[in-house]
This record gives sequence, C-alpha cells and structure tokens, in this order.
Amino acid sequence: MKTETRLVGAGLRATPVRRDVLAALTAAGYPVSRQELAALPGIEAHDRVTLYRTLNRLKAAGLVHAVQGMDGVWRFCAHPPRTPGCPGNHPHFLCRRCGRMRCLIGQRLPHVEVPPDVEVEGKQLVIYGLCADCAALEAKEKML
Amino acid sequence: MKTETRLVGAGLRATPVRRDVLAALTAAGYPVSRQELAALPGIEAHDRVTLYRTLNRLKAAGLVHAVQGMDGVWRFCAHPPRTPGCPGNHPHFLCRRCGRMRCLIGQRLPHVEVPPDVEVEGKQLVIYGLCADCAALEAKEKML
DNA sequence: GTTTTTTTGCAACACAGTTGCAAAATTGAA
DNA sequence: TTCAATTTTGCAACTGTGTTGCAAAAAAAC
Repeated sequence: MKTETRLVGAGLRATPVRRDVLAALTAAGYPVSRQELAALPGIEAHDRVTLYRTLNRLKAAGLVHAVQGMDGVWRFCAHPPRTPGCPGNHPHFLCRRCGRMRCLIGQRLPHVEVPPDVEVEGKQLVIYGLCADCAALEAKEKML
Repeated sequence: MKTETRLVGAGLRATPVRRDVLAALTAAGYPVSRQELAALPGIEAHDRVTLYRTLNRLKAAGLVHAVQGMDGVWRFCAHPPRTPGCPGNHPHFLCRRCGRMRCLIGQRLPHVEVPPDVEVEGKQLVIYGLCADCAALEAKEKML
C-alpha cells in the first residue's frame, strides 16, 4: 500500500517528512530510534525536532508502535500495512552493543496480575544481551 | 542485618554515602530513582554524581537491582537481606502519573525464545498505567 | 607517619526529548 | 485566483539523565 494512502487513511496529511519517515520505517522492518532514523537515506535533511514530532504523530495515529530499550531510547516500528491495529504486542530484543532492536514476533506478552484499582495501559517486555553478530565480535575480542 | 555488614559482605567499603543509600533503599521497599533517592532523608547532602556511582556500585555488588521505566529513568531496589541473589526477576508496575514503581513480586518473567546465537543477559517486563491513587485522582479531575 | 589506593565532589559534557515561536507550506474559502 | 486561517516545519533554548576527567578528601596499607 502506498505510504501516502496509509497516512491519509490514518487521518494525517501526507507531508514529505511524514512520507519519508513512514517509508523509511517500513523499509527498515525493525524498531528504529530517532538517531538511527536520521541516518537513513532520505531523512538526513530533516530536523531533529521534526522527527520527534513526526514519530509521535505516527504513533498517535496508530501507524507505528514504540518500544524503549535499556538505554532509555525509544524506537519506532512501522506496522505492516495489513495489520492496522498491531500494538506491537510482542517481546523485543535489544543488543546492548550495537543498539539494534528486533521484534520477537510470534510470541505474546504474558498476562500479569496487578493490585486492585490499578489501571493498566500497556506493558512491554524487553530481552537484552548480545545479538549474534556482536556476540561473535566480543568472542573474537577476548581471543586477543 | 546491619547495613554495614551487608556492604562489607558484598566486598564494598562501608562508607557513609553507601550506608545512607542502602539504608534508604531498603527502607523505601520499592524501586527508587536517583531523583527520588536524593529527596529521601539523610541523602540530601550527597552529590548527584556520587549517587549515580554509588547506585551502580551497589548494583554491581548484587545488593540492588535496577529497572527502567517508560520515562527512561532507572530505579534501584534493595534486595531484602535474606534473598541475597534476587535478580529482581519479576515484573514491575510503573505509574505514568506519579512516576512511582512497584515490584510485582510473586510473578515470574516468562521464558522467551530468541534467535539462535543470541546471548541473553537479562529481561525486563514493565506494566504501566495509573496506580490506584492516581486513577482515583484522574477520575475526580474528569468530574470537573 | 607516610605512601598508596579508593572515594567523593565539582565542572563540564553528550544525548534524549520537549517547548515556544516565527517562517514556510498547505488548506479552504471568497 | 487570491487571500486569510490552519498546520507543519525549523531553529533556539531548555530540562533532565547519566557519564567522564580531575583534584581534593578520606581510608587503608605499609
């Protein structure tokens, strides 16, 4: 589905920035931080603040979900066009070395009991450690 | 168990700052951010940087575990003296209004499948929303 | 009591994310 | 089309977390 269609369908104007950002996130296929985003092709020119605002706009419109890593940084992941309401309801893996995050799709978040009268708005499960590439690199470094 | 004994037992010098911090965390009984900590009695005088360093020291020594909320802030929770190795292996609830975090003890974190060759170092499950008090306050605000 | 090591406090810094405001772009109507 | 109203963007400045370098202070070792 065209990026423009998705934006308009979600009630947003299809401005160049939004098109660029949504297209870049969709192409990336994994949750991307503002900093990572700014390095992607076609995004370099856009302002930091605009990117933050755009990401939050896309999130509010339900086109994107956000997860936070142990580094305190939010990452945004475009929903595949076909699953419009996907709330990112799966665990995520974060590599503490390269900082890249991956959706662990196909697994659900567990049900958690909370004290009475608490209003749950969401939950998020982050697994962290070393991705395969970084694990190999660290192993090699130890050799020296 | 005396704070000093716990520090020394973990291989740390029992300096005044460390004693104050560990005692305050233990007394609090819930995960406390650096900012919350600095407001607790007996801590006011200590430097920001010293508190960060102390908290990380306590964590490295295994006296404390750390969880991060959706606000990007780390909170530190003293282990009860009797369960020395408790890795904070339970979900946490974070109130987005008052910012207070609670351990959801008695529940385990789920097992999560990760891709091959990935090295898992830890995981963390945060449930967020409104605590009972803040839910009541927000309900009252809506009345107006 | 002197030397060595550790800890603390201060200044400065890097970075995430936000806000206010003015310029630019877009929409909608005359 | 032209002009006014609204939205979006970019810039500057700011708040706050967490870190690092370095010198002074404290504690441990000799």
